[in-house]
Amino acid sequence: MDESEKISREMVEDTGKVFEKFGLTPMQGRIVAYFTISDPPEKTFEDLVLYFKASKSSVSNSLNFLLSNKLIDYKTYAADRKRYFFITDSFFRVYFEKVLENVSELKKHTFKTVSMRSPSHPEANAIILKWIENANLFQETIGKAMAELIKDSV
Amino acid sequence: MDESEKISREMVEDTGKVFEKFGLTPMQGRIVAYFTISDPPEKTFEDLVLYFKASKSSVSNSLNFLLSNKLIDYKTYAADRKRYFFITDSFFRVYFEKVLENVSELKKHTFKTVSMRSPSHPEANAIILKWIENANLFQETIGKAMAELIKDSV
DNA sequence: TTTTTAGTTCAAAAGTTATAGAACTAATCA
DNA sequence: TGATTAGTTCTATAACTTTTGAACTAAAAA
Repeated sequence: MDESEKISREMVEDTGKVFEKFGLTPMQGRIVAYFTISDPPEKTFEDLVLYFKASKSSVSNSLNFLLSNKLIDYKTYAADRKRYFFITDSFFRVYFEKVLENVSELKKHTFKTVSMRSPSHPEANAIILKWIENANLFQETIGKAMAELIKDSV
Repeated sequence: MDESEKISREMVEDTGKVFEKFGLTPMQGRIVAYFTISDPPEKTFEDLVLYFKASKSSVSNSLNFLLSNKLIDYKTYAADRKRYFFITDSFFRVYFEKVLENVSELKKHTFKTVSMRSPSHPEANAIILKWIENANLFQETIGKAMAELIKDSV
């Protein structure tokens, strides 16, 4: 392993860890990170197993998770049984879609709790109402950003 | 345990689970959820240990995590050694601050990778550039929303 | 001064999640 | 047809996280 490979492997590990903060497992993160640096950018299942010296099941499950979340996609070439995987451009869209879902679920629960609170502690009720207000603000602004993404991609 | 307590305990569990999606542990989530429904809204360490029949260490660590992340705060009353905990209104601000931090870290790493990519696969480079564009968009829009929150809270 | 209160700290148990390994499958190839 | 390829699926294990339990501490009360 030469110096430049050592550096690129280190970058894959480092960037992979950042993806973990977005909810990916270490292996999923590593794979996505590898796709951002790999040249040529398309890699097969086998390429990944060999590059990471990881188990086939770990790579298989990671790829299927990433595929079902549209973080990666693949191409095939006639007379070649392998699938050639690559990253899509939708990482942030997919991530913020999930964030919006969570915000909306929390808002739903918060609505329910606030409706059941007695009026005897108005400061407490004001805090919960503030939460709902904030949730609305983020839903709106992120929603708008999302709409812009979709508009651009068409 | 009467029917209404059964219902409110169920709500605490359900809402607690939603907080887990925002990165809290089950006990942290339960505690925050309990604060959103509890009447009176201020609860002591002991209240929580008894209400959840949980270990003191679990409650202690959870409260300290929530305090250090400003998701809760506490009051004291003269001639009473206990601290009276309650939720703050900053849940979404704190959460989106962390999200912004993660986006900016990922952008930093992505900048580094894109600068090292060869020009031989322009489609791949375009995807990474799109990521950076998207990161910018979300940083801007969420940043604006955050500024509005801070403006309101003063 | 001793006891009680309101917690904290730390090691271990319990629970959870990620990865590995091995056996399997369905399609292709020789 | 039998062997190889490109994976998948299923258990087992390793690693990590969360919670517990028990011992501890610092301040206040008796």
